[in-house]
Amino acid sequence: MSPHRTRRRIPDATVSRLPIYLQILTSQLEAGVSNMSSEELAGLAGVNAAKVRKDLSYLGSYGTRGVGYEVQYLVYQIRHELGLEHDWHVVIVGAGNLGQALAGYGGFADRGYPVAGIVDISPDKVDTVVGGVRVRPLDDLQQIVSSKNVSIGVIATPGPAAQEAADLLVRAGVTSILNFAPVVLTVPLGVTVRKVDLAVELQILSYHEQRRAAAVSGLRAVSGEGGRGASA
Amino acid sequence: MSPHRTRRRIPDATVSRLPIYLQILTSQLEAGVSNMSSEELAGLAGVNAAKVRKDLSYLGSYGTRGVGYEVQYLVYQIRHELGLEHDWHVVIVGAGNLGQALAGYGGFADRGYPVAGIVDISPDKVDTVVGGVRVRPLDDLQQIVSSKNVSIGVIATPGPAAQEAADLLVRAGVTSILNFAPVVLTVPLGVTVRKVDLAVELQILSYHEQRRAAAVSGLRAVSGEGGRGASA
DNA sequence: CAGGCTTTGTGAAATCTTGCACGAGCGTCC
DNA sequence: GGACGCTCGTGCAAGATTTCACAAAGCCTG
Repeated sequence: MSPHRTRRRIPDATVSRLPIYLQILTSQLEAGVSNMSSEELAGLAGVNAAKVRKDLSYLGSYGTRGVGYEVQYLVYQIRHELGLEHDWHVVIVGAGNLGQALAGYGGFADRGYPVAGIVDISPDKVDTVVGGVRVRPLDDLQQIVSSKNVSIGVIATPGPAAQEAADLLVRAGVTSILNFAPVVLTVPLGVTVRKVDLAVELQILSYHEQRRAAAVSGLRAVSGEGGRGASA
Repeated sequence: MSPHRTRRRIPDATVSRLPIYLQILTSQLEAGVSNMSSEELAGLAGVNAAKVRKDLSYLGSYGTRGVGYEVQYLVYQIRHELGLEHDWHVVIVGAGNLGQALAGYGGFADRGYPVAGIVDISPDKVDTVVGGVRVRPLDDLQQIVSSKNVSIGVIATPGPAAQEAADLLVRAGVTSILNFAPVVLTVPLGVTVRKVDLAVELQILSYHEQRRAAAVSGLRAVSGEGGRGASA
């Protein structure tokens, strides 16, 4: 009935790597590369080649043995799988420091996530313009979401206001939330939340730093590295 | 010799949750809560109680059976484990939109990561002041790192400049990097990199959105949720 | 001070993820 | 058109993480 079968579920770990492959493939495509092996892609992504092949195999068998993958086609397939064939409007809640930076940051619209609106609770912020978008009152949230068919909300409020923002977003019909506030959100089943927390990232780095320091001033030799980093 | 043994290695997955527990415990402490069970903490963190207990058990046996954990002591222990007993100076590379937002964002200094300096390659940016810090030329990087004993670098440059920024940071002696640029960095062994990529996060959200859409317009019933979100 | 109630700490099972190893398929070159 | 070399796709083992389930331990009550 539909042109594409409902695919096998793709593991979370793979889903989180697909955007990285996509980014690399896209830039290679622009550089004129038309074909890549799993080995090459793996090198640029900083992962194991077998992992690349297994990841890509969840999309289907789009490689050619003895040759590799056609970059353009792979880009198309990954974009399809990630649902990037059309833009996704986002609405930003919170026009403080971070909200302004996000709105002003080209990275949203450029990458297929145009800012449908930005709202703030404070009358001081309302009607100021950031990144070419006028800040609107919180009450307009529902209207923005409905009219532009927004399904992704970005929370850029202070921590204490984040849960309320999430509730409002959910009530307005948003089903995916990107949360920059340092709090754990509670949302109904069926709503996906991802959290980006600067403090968490820094603290994870401190942990490794502290561990290195302990290792030096003490016993054990340093060997591998924890973290997620790519290494030469 | 040292007051604390070199501890058993803590699993990465646990390390990445400790900051979240810490954040919750700290806020509970401020709210006057002096004792918590794994169940309560798990509820607030949006995870399984057994996971909380196992995570905490890597720090040592700091709970009391039948009672729970003493919040204050646990906060102390987690902070100790994460190396948060002293501040960690950070240096920011790139004073564009994002770099400025980061420098202006109180969240750094407030949370024990004072900005030792911010550098930019462009003469236009140099000597402007953002977030109370004067932007300095790239050449000052080494000096900033050495004099303030900086071990954490933040890359807030455009993608194409990020690898070069990383190389400079490493050369200057930085051993942990928080990378906001949408590229995979290559660094020597012994340097930890963590990446925060807006586009990746959004694309993962799109994937789930797209999947929901496919499910509705098609066959399978929706059941659990992927993602990393907490649910009510 | 014994019994009951609660909650930790942790083996062991279940699940998810990674990496290896190798057969199978494709292009190329005699 | 057969042999060769390369690279994919994938079964399987190893490793990491999560979850279960329960004994051990602490508090409280009578």
